[in-house]
Amino acid sequence: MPGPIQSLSRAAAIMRLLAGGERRLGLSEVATALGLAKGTAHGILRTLQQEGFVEQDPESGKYQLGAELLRLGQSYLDVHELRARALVWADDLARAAGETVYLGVLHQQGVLVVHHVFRPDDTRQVLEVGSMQPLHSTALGKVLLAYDPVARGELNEGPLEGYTSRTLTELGDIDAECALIRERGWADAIEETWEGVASIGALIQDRRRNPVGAVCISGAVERVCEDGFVRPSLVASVRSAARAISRDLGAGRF
Amino acid sequence: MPGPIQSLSRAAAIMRLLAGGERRLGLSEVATALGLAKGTAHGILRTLQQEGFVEQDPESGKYQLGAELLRLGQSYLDVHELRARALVWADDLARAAGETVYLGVLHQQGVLVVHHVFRPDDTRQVLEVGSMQPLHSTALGKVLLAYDPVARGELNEGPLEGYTSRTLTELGDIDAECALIRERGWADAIEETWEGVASIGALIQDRRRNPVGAVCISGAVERVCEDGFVRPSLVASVRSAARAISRDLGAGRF
DNA sequence: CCACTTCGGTCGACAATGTCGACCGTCTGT
DNA sequence: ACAGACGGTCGACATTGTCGACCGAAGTGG
Repeated sequence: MPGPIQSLSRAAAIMRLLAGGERRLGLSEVATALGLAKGTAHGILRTLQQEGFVEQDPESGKYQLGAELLRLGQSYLDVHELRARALVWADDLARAAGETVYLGVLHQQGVLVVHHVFRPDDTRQVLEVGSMQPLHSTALGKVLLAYDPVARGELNEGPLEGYTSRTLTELGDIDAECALIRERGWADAIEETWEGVASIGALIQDRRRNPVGAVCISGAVERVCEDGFVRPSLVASVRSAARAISRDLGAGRF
Repeated sequence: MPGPIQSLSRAAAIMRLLAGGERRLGLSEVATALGLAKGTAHGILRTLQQEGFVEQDPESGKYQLGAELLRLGQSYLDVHELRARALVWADDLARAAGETVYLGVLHQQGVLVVHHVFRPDDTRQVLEVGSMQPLHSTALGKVLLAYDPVARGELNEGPLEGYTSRTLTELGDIDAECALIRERGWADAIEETWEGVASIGALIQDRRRNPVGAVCISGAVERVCEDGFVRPSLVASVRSAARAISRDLGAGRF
């Protein structure tokens, strides 16, 4: 049966639709957005609701995502092997570098943040675990682009968004940058996504040298950079953390 | 069509199964655990994998939850109205009380933590957003039990687990406690789930006075309690935060 | 205050759809 | 080298989800 199960694919599309639009959606909106008959959409929504993946506002009748997704998302993190092994190294890196640390994996056309260590001694920050970062303008993303053919393939899907004046939006530029990244073994992104923010990232690979994710530090450009370049000492810290995590992953099995 | 969609329910069951077992599960394990034919289970797993809800370890062939769940779970939090309005109040409460703050909603047979503010000036803590707490032995849970008939109904489903010597495991005791909670307007739980931990919770309701969630503070029993009872000043802080959030929710709509 | 529209939801007929169990190649451990 | 278990595929069958018409309620504009 080499075909996806129709009702499941449709249910997934509905959930993604609900996740995308910021506000709640009505039954008819869902049905027309996906080109389904109302009855069909209702059947799927009813089941999703019953399972806790979708909730319905009892008075407006509109639908939104449900709590079970949060619970399952947490379970995903609990089982995540890369994340589990990286926890302590990420902590160390944050302390040594004095900056925010992110751990990300390739997911669809972006990098999914699976771990986030706050910058030590900093004021209030919001946890970004579960959020996505663009591939072509962040240290995490560029590392994956350079080493993971799948990630590079995702880039052909659509035009590249420019976030700041320093964002690379031409595929040729990106490929050149990737070659450089592979050569020196690390990536940086200086104000390519957010003004004032610079980041340095390095690859994490499993024992078979497959790319499985990336670590990066991220912080104010004034602290991370010096004379327009990222500080070599921070690069060394990130690379050593990435190596440590990779080694840990390799040892973990058998 | 008042019946759930079979394939969807089964897919949900598979995801819950994967979330429950700590380790990855093989196709046959999944199939037998749910009483499905291997072919059927495979079809569902294949679709879930394609949609990103499930991932497969390429060399062992075992399945685990997928990254898309984390992303959707995050989207759930983004849309969550109660959480959005409570963010700032929870922060204030944590600062005023000097303790950890949790915000929870009823989900299945427990309380789902939708927000978590670390105790100020404390050392490393793990974020518990997305995790579940029992209904009958935590301040969050007991508040919901006292005010939400649905929560109370869930209690009839199975026997109550005893975590410490102070856990209430008899339905009669629980109901008496709930009456007390309703009378005085707040709940506490002193070493009923974890030794050494005490918590104080209060109800959050929407503008129509429906219970929608609960806030609590939680901390070392030595700090939260005095002479065997929770400190009245902390109770006042929690209740005032709960009122503030409820008011905020009420104002939001119209 | 009443048509008129649009909403969420239900119903029943139809056939497309997912399900089942046998089967295949591979790997593992004996 | 064998036996068993693994993940995965295939095709027939009928169960199952789908569709479009229909319903009452709520909202809207005249």
